[in-house]
Amino acid sequence: MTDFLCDLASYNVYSQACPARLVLDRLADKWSLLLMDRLSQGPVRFNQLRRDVEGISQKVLSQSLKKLERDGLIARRVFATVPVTVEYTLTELGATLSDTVASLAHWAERNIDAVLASQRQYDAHNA
Amino acid sequence: MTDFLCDLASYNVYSQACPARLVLDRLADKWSLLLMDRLSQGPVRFNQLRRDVEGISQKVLSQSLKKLERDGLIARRVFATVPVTVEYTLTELGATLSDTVASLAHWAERNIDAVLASQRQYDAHNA
DNA sequence: CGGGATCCGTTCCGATACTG
DNA sequence: CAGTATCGGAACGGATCCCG
Repeated sequence: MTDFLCDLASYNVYSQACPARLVLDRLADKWSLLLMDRLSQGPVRFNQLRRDVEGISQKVLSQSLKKLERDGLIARRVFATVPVTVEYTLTELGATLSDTVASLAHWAERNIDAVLASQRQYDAHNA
Repeated sequence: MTDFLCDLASYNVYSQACPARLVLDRLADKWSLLLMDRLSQGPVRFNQLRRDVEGISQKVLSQSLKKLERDGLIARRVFATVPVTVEYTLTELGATLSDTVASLAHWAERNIDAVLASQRQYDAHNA
């Protein structure tokens, strides 16, 4: 068995200093993967993104986009229209990630039934 | 462009009712993916897991394992030794997920430098 | 060893109001 | 349109104590 998360000689497996964990910690929040997937379909503007990704608030969307931009995964472009237009797109780096995100989403689609069934069984057993 | 997250006819893209989002919301936390990856290397006991995955507290580890078990991704086996021994393993379902988790981790390893560089540039620009 | 129960600070997040 | 600022409640998470 190989260790996928941190095979570098200078780091302990799953140690907090492991660089891979830094990235995972960033991506593993409620919205990042969802936003990445939405942007993988093409450029989107702020309010459109807000409408598309149901349940995200304006504040959290703004914060999340800023983090993803800081990580170099998405790009923010401002057009000097009136009123101003802002467009978000995946960067090249972000595009390389979106394939993996998509496969995670695919897994979720394929196995949602099994997961829900397991939850029901678990809840029934632990009445 | 296809929509990977929720292509079912009866659900809106990225809607809160989309089953894929239910799964993603569950996996997208600080520890689940990390625990899944660690367990993909073989059975582990509670305290070993706690030591391996640096930074997780006993309480959060316990809660996280319970959720993953409820979702049918991991199995918990108790051995009537003294003191008691508890072993966690991936289920078959969980094993099918670990490949995707691993590819996400691989991406993180490959691109950590690019991400960190982007962060530095972003921070420098927004002094 | 493998947790559960409790207390408590911090952080998150939604709602609201305001701005260029 | 695309945000920022502020406030208050809720949820998270760590530390500690306890138990079979």
